[in-house]
Amino acid sequence: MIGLCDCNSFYATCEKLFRPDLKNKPVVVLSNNDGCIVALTKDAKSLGIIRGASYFSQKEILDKNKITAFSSNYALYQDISDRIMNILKSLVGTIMPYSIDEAFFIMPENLDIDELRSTIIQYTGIEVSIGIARTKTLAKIANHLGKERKAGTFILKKEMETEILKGISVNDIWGIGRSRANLLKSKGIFSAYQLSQKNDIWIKKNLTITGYATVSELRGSPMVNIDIPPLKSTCSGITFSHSKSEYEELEEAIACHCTNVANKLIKNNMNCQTISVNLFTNRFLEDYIAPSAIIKLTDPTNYIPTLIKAGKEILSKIYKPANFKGCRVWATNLSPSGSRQMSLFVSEKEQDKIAKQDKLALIINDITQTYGRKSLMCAATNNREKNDLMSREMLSPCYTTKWTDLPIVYI
DNA sequence: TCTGGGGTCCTAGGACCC
DNA sequence: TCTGGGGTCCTAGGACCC
Repeated sequence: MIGLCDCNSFYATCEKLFRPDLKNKPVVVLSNNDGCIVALTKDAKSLGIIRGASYFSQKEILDKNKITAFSSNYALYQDISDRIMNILKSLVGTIMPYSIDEAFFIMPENLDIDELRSTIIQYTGIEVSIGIARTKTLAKIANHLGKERKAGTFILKKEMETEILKGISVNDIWGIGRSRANLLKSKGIFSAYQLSQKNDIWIKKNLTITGYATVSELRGSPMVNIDIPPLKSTCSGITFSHSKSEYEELEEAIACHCTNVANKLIKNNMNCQTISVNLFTNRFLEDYIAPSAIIKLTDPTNYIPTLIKAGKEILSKIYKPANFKGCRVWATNLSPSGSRQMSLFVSEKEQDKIAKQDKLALIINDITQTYGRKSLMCAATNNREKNDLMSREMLSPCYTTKWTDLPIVYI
C-alpha cells in the first residue's frame, strides 16, 4: 500500500511553530512582494479568507478578525520540511518527496498509521495527515479524508473504494484541474466513480494520456511511478515590485536569474543544454504580452558566464519597449554534469577552455559555499539588490537557519 | 492547372500540480 | 492601487528531410 504524508496548512503552521502566542489563532502567509495569500490556517479559511486572493482585497477582513499575516519565509519552511522528511524516512524507509510539504512512501506492514503520525508530530511540532491506499491518486483521496477526521489518518481499503469514490467530486481528484472538471461536468460526469467507469478510448481522447493515468489509478492500477524522478528542468524568476521597461534593467534581472539557475544546476550536479527566457507584462491587463525565446547551447554546461551570455542574447532578440512585470529563466535538456557529451566538432583549444571553466566553476562554488551565496557575484548582476529589493514587510525571523534569529528562552 | 507521403524534430502553449 | 514562484507533461503545428 502507498502512503502519503502531507502537512496541514504548512507555511502557516511553520509560522506558528515559534509563536506560542498565536496558538489557536488564525494565520495567513503571503506570496513574494506580499502580493497574495498562499497559505492559511483552517480557522482563517472558515472566516472567509480565500487562498490565492490578493492581500489588498482581503486586508479589511484580516484586520477585522485580527488575523496575523506573514511574508513568506522560504528558508524557514525548507528547513522544517527537511526535518519532517528525515523523520519520515527514518520511520518508513524510502520516501518520494513530492513537494515541500508532502511525500509518498511504501507503508511498511508492521507499522501503525496513527503511531507514525503522532511520532512525526511529536518530533517536529507540525500537524500532518496520512492517507494509505492502493495507488498514489487514491492515497491523495485517503489523505484528504484523513484531514477531515480528528485522527488525521485514513486507510482506504480496496473494498471501500467504490463507495468512497461515489462521494468524491471530479474537482477533488489529483490531476483534474478546473478546465477538465468543467469539461467532465458538461458531459454529465460529476463523481470520481462515474469517471472511473468511462471507457479508455473516451478518456484518452478527452483527457489525453495523463488523464488516462489518473483514471487507471482511480481503478486501482498504479500508473504513477513511486521512484524519485530525476530533475528535468529548473527555473528562476520574479515578479518585479515595480514594472521595468528599460533594457539595462531587464538585462540585469535576467543575468541574476541565469545565475540562480546555474547555481541550482551546480547544486544538483547537472548541466543544461537549452536556456529559455521569458518576459511578461501584467497578465490582468488587455495588452498583456509574454515574449520568449530559447537558445540551444553547443555543449551542456552550468557555467555561470555562459548562461548569462545566452540569457542576454535571448533578451536582445525578444525585447521591445513595454512595462514588464517580471521575467523567468528556464534551463532544460538537463544531463548529469559528470558525464558530459561534447559535440563532435570541439577543437582541442575549445576542450582546454571548457576544462578551465570547469575548474573555475568548482572554485566559485567553493567560495560561495564557504562565504555565502552573495560573496562572489557576476558584475552583470551587480546593481540588482539595490534596485529591486523584494518587499517583505511582515517577514518572520529565520528561527532555525540564522544564529542571530535563534529564539531566546528566559529561565 | 497541377504541384505526395511519411517521418523526425522543435517550439509554443496549455493543463496540471504544490 | 493590488493580484507568486517553481515544476512536469502533453499536443498541435511548423520546419525540414528524403
